[in-house]
Amino acid sequence: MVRVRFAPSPTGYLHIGGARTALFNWLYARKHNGKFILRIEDTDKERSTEESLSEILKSLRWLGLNWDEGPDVGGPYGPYFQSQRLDIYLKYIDKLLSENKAYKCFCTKEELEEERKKAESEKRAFKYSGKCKNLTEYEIKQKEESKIPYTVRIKINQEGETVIKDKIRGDVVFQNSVLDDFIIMRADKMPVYNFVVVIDDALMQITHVIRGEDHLSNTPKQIHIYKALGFTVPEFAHIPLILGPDKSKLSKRHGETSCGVYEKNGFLPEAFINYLALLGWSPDGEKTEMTIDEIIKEFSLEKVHKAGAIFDNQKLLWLNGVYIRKKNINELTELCIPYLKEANLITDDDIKNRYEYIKKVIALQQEKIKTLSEISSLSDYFFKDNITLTEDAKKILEKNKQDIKKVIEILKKIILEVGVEKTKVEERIRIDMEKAGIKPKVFMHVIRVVLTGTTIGPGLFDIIETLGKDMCLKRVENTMVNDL
RNA sequence: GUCCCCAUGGUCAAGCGGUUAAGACAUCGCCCUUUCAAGGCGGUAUCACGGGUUCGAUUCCCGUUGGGGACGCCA
Repeated sequence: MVRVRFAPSPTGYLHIGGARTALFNWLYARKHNGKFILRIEDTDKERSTEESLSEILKSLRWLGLNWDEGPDVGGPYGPYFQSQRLDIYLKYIDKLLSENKAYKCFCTKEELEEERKKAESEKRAFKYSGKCKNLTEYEIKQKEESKIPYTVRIKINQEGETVIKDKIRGDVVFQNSVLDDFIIMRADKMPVYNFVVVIDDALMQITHVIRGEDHLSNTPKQIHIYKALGFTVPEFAHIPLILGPDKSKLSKRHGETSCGVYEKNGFLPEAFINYLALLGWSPDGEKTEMTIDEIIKEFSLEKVHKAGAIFDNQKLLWLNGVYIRKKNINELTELCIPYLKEANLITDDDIKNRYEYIKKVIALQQEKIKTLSEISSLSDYFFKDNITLTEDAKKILEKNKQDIKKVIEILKKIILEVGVEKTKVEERIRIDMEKAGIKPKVFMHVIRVVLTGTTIGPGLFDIIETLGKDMCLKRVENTMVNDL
């Protein structure tokens, strides 16, 4: 049974990189009918917050990455919060201590900092001197009685090498001599990440550890702990990092990295997932638009890339547009309404009373918006009483000054006579304008600007029909009063 | 500095010893067209470098260069 996990620490929102790590784990679980476990790594009490936790869970739910074990749902290997597992960790610390595989270290932070600086100035890698490894029982006892705080370090045999069996990278070999007796429990009795992650993964029966490449160099340390405790070492898969445009690890300075913000900005989860899945993985290089079921079906760690992948917002935007165009109009309307409301273009009453109108507007914009949020900036003239002209729109009026009056008088007359049904209006406008000697390009542009205040938008006759008789006439009147 | 990872167009990427080196985004033309999109057609653009191995290397090996990551009593 495949058991994989995603283990965020609740010290911020869900990062894009974290989301992809979660996604790959989830995909692997779903692909192999395994379990996807969510574990919260909240051992850093200073930085962990409730808000972060709920934000992360919210984003995971938005993405549809449901977990089989973890917060809310529980499971047979809980608790799934590390802060609730302290006694378990301490038990294993004691075990290592009693088996003489670890030892207490009384060195102070200052002493270590000194050594670290010295190593740096001598241009060599810092390694703990092992000073406390050979303390006598008496010395240890004495120091303990003097209440000198201590950390616990694991003993690392400097001989030989440690091999990581990585499903993506193959065998990665580290000489044990590069390791030192690293700390596994802090002076405040809190075990450190490299230790607890092993305990949890082992106890939770994790079979495959799928995580970012930045953890690759932690792995030999963790393997030593597995072995010291007699646990089975799981398989590893270190996925390439998501990079910013400058090819360094994607971070805040590259722009927005929070999933929550992508949601807020009007990205669809299925588009986001689709894009993320294709960063560092591709089934054949051919498919780009894939449903989640297809992705699950095709997913394999063997086809995951080794090199990092730059996050391309432009392509994500394009893909989001593809998904928006594919949405059925009822769903899209529901998705867009919050954005129209947010922009104060519609009220709750409008949603009740003018739902069909709203839907019609959204249908007209469907092929133009790349994010849900764009609906409001592109559609404001459908909802506002008074429109303002863009610079380009003013230019159009300026350019066709001598024809404006004629154009809108004809328009007014037609609307009053035949209404706004688009085929009828179009037919009459074309005929009457030709009679008046006004070219299509001129009257089309002028009418558009008069009705919408902008030079871009849906088909003109769709606009007329959707706006309706009253709105059209009102805007014609306003133009007559203001601009002529 | 040490250790580790990586290397096909601007970006995501197919390729796994013999190909005119796919496809997508972006970009640039053209078409469609009442604007903007969408769509259609076409173009520009890639195997980092140097050695091997081989009849033949983008592909295998070594090195160089370049990029990245990790070196915490953070996770």
